[in-house]
Amino acid sequence: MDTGTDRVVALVDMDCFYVQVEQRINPELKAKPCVVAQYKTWKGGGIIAVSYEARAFGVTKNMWADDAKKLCPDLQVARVRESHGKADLTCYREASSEVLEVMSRFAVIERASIDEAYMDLTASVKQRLDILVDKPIAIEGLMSTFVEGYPQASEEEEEEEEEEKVEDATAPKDALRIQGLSQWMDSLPPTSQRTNADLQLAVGAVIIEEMRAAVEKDTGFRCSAGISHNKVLAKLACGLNKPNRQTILPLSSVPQLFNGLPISKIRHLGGKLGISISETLNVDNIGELSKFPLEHLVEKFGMKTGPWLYNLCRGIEFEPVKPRQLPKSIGCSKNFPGKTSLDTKEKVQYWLQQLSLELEERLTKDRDENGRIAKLLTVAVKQAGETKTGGFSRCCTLARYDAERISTDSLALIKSLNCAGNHQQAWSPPFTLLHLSASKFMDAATSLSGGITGFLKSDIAPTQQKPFLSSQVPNGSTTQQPGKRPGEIMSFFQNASKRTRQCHAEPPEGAASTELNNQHEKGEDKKPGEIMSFFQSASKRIRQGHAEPPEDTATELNDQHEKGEDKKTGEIMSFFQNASKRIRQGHAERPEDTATELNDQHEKGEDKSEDGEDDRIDSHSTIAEQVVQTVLPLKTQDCSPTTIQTDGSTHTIIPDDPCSSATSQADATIHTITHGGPCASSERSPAFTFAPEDYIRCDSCGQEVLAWEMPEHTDYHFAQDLQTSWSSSLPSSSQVPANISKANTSDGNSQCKTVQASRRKSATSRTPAKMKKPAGKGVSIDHFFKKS
DNA sequence: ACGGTTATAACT
DNA sequence: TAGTTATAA
Repeated sequence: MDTGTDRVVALVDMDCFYVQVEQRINPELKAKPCVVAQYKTWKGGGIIAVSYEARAFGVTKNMWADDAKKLCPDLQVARVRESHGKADLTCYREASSEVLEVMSRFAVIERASIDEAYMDLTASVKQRLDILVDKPIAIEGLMSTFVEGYPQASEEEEEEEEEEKVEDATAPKDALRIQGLSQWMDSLPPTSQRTNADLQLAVGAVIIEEMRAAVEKDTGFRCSAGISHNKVLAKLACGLNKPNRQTILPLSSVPQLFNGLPISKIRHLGGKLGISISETLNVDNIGELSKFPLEHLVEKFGMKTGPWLYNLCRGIEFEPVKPRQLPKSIGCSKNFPGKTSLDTKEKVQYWLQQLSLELEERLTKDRDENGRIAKLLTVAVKQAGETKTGGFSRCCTLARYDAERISTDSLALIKSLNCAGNHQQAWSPPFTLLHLSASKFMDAATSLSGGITGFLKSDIAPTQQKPFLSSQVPNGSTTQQPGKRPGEIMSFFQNASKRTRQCHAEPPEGAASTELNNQHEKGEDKKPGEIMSFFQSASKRIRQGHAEPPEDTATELNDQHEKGEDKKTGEIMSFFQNASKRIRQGHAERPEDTATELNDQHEKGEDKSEDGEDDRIDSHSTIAEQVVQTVLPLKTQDCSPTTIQTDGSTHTIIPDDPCSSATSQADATIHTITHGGPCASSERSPAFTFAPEDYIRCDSCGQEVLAWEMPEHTDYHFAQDLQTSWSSSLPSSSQVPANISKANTSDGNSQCKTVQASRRKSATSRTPAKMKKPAGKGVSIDHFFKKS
């Protein structure tokens, strides 16, 4: 029978992690009763971590700091930092990364939470046994290790165990530890018996001792650990001797331990399932579960849980340690309890903006550090009076890392929840929770090459393009994906360049004539080399390990552009090769072509949801966007909104929004020349008319664009997106956004337009947040393309 | 008014 | 399938 003892699995848990982080920042707090609390106004703030000294006073997590002070008057209270008006856990996440980094030197790890990680030590143990040859395992290598179930009480001692134990405190505890450890080690076979389960646990424990020592040395943080054959046992073991200790749990000690261990102590059984088990089977501890036949458990708890329980109560479990150091989603949320609930649209918008700002910051950092891009945005809310778990959530494609965009998309996703109606200032029922999160990460390089493939495709068959639907989220595997072969990337550039050249070669007569076109023509012909220079500067930054650029990114780019007139593509290639290498290493997975898949989906046709309302938003994700987001973690000056005239109505234009009906100069160009075209408003009188077959729908913004203008149009998306990636938008100062979307309507298919409209408006109040811009004339992307 | 997050199984 | 909800930590 498979008892799953072939693996060595450890769970490492940082001791009161947040407290340790605060103590490292402020050493005054060390060795004192100390808690970390967030917020202050309500009862002194809620406690989220408690030092062991404070626990001795009965202070616990989820207690109000004011109440804790009553139990422990000398309690030190560290506060969670706040930014964007909410608790900000950044420093704990960073500390967590430090720790995981160290742990990864010893084995593959699975990040279980901010302060916990599982490790599969099986391979490391085998390796160590090779080194160990025939030498015995030294007890000195296990100085903080307990062995659960040891020392084993002898027959005679069993009666008196009560009296003996209660006597002293700490000193004898270690004596007992050593006694148990020695006893167990004496029973181990020689290290030549490499496959012995307990021997492997012992070696695993030695490795974990070393690992924990390294963590403390390199980060200053202490932790506890459990070492056993599976995740459940490791987790259980970890909790047996905290803090700053580790515990081996041999399978042979499981029956004793489980006999009398409440079901709720087992991972996954701490909640309703655990209760339902004890009620259904009328049992109290896990050990008792072993009395039930498999069939019975399956009947009661299903095909998945039944067998799991059957094995589990025998100490057997097979859940693998998933190799994953990074979180699979990045999110932020804030509660608005009781009277603080959000009861006006302005409050909702304001807080969505705050959350969006944090999300953008974190996503951008994540992209820079981890080379991946989230593709799905989820917004969740809870309304006053709702049950604990009850909530509402909707999602859409996360097209760009842009706080403003995230914010407006989020609002669009939830605005149907406002019973007061969209035009009212009131919001009811009020929200008691807002949550934003980004997930479905795609590897940056894959995203890039996938986009390129799509780009190529559109190169060949530019018609037939349908707007990118929000529901069509790229289906990346949950982890990273391998990069494309450089050859493909190369061919992309060759094709793209060729096409760019061609298009600029002969624009049809009379097709372009506006101010915007003029302006465009003023600039030199865009050569592929110029686009390349963007990639070069970007790739350089990436190779350098870039953070934020100092500031004068624009200048830098210009310089580079000017002198790098004709750089070879070789350098660009090396960037992409680098990128794909980074991807490939460490992550093996999935071979299929995302772009193809996406295109297939396109062709499959429209939104499949047809019933009633659909809050989803068109994404308009472009290849260029993906490229930009992948390669350019840069920020630069923002652009001033521009204003153009379109048949009498004045539009304020957000320069970085290719979705707006009138956006950049490029878009404006299109706007003008497509007067009377398929996508022009019916009330406008055509200035030029072209046959319907002259138009292609822009995959990015959905507009019908004249075929020969498409390359330019695409380039402009690209350019705008570059800018978007540099400027990071949103006023952090503006208390209440002036950008209330009044444009809205209930007409079903104008969801995207509504969003656009509100975004357009909001640009008016847009102020430079992270990057100041010179007052007056904005620096448009053209700036980079032109020699001034 | 038990916060802010993250993960995963179940459900639809 | 993909998206939403429930549950757990």
